[in-house]
Amino acid sequence: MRYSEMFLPTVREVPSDAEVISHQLMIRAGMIRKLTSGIYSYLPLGYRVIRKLEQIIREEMNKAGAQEVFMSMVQPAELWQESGRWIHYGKELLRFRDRHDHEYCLGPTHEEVITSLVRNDIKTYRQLPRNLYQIQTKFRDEVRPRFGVMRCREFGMKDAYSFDVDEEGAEKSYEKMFNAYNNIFRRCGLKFRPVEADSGSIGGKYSHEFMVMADSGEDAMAFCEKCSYAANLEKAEVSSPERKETLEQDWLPLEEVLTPDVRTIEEVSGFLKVDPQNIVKTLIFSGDGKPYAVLIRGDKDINEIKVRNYLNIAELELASDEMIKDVTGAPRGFAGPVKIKIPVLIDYSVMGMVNFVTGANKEDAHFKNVNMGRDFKAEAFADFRVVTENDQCPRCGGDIKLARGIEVGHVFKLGTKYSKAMKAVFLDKDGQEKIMIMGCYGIGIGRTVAAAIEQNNDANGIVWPMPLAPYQVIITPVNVNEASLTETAESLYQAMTAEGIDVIYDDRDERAGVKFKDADLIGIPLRITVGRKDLAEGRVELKIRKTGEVRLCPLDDIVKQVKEMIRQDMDFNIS
RNA sequence: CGGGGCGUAGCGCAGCCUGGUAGCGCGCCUGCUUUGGGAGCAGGAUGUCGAGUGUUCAAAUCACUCCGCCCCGACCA
Repeated sequence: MRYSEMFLPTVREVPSDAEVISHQLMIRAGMIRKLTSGIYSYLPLGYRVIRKLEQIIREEMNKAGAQEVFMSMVQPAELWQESGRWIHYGKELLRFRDRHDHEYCLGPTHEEVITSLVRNDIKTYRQLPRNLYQIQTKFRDEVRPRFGVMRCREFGMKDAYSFDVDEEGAEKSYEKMFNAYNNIFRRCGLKFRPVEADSGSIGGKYSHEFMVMADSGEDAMAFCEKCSYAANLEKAEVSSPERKETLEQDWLPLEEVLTPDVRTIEEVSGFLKVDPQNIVKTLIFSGDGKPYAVLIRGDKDINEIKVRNYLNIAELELASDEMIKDVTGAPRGFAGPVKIKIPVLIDYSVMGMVNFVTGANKEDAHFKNVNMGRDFKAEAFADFRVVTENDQCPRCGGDIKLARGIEVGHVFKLGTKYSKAMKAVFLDKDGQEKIMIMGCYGIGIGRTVAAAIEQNNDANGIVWPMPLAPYQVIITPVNVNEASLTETAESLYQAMTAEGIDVIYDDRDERAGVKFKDADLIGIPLRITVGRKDLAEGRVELKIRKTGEVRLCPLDDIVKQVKEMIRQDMDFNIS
């Protein structure tokens, strides 16, 4: 492609509304433009990267035995009513009516559609297993779109769905996708890791998220330094402690103390001169409308997802002031487990604590020397805590470390959640009707591209890994008004194009500096500079974007060399 | 949904408080010079000042309403 003919509007200034580096660079490099909040247009350069990624995904999915389909983005309400998600999905599901007043939604995902497709045409175990995937635009009406293409409302996604006759088969399907995902992200040249994850509202038994390591990532994860354990912070387990009993002779008499307007752990700690480790925090939650108290050591944080999962309820939120007043008889800040009449869940961190401080369920009062067993019953002990750095690994006891990442892929074991609700059944060998076992597997396309930029950039712009690079080579004649330079550049361009290399020929009448800056910004891995001095000696300059390394190459060898370098960089990630 | 901020040329912003000629930088167009890391000089084009209503002789500026966008929080595959 000739640069002079391209629609490639690069921008020198950093756009004011772009927070993260990938967003800034995608706009500056002329990859994307915002249409409206959370909705973007991809320009030619951006779309080429998307296509490169999609190609890698297609290759690996096909290799894993999946088949590509293409399903509508517009979906009828009936299907969602059948699965039950018309009610449960919430406001992220964009709903609308057509001229006949029929209800529809824009698909945020396609479990309903694929299940309806499969149940109509798969009737016997002979037609199973199957794995179908598509690359489609999804729409989720995000509360707050942000970070450019990383968290937007309309986005490209590869979603695959597997259907199996039994658990064992489903396990295999899952495994295949897990491996395919590893291949995909490795081929993209990304530093990533699969982590155990909570399966959220899509449902299902367990799942892995594929996280691209990035400090700007929205997700936090915990991983073990010693073994391979890695989990989303939402899911990361705390190893259950040895059962510890406290000794009755250590218990001091319960004492009520006046604590006027002292509410938070810091305030209590400061006022009573007690370490947060000797205070027990009591949080009142509303779970599907009913109150629960959760106890945790003062210096720790509660992981609401663990509480929700433990109670097996749909919604959990901190209780309102009214509910707190109602169940504790006191305003917010003075709740405690003593004589409270609602279920009390206790985090492991409280185990073994003696003579601790809690709220007194009375305005401006706390208890000192509270002891479990005497002052309240110890029931429902479990892990309700957010993992912290240097906790012990639940698998091997090693040190837990925290890191941030961008979730680019997610593999789920769905089980029969949708097949059951929507009656996706088949006849087995014995003529018995059985429910299909499903799995679903997503990859965020735009997000993966953004993640790649987060990991591969420098002060001058993007540094594309070869497999994702929109173009592999850019040829830059230093001055297009010198015929010898343009003739050489032109013939190199022709030769490389003929060799199947993705190449930009920067034939613009611009100063060399401008072209260099643009080439760096848009991140082309290899740059060939055709200048007068080197050309006089029959050579051109080859600059490697990633390392900054510059080589002088004889003209008659450059195409071969470039081809070899590309081959190596396309291959280096494949094991 | 709660809190905060912004909306003026393609982009980034000033002007608004204290009402009266709409400005700066970058970009864009023309010409000359320049030509290995975002050139110099000269000339030029470009605005329903987010929309509406009101106050006023007069509104980018004051008031009210609406819309859009961004940030923090809550929420979340």
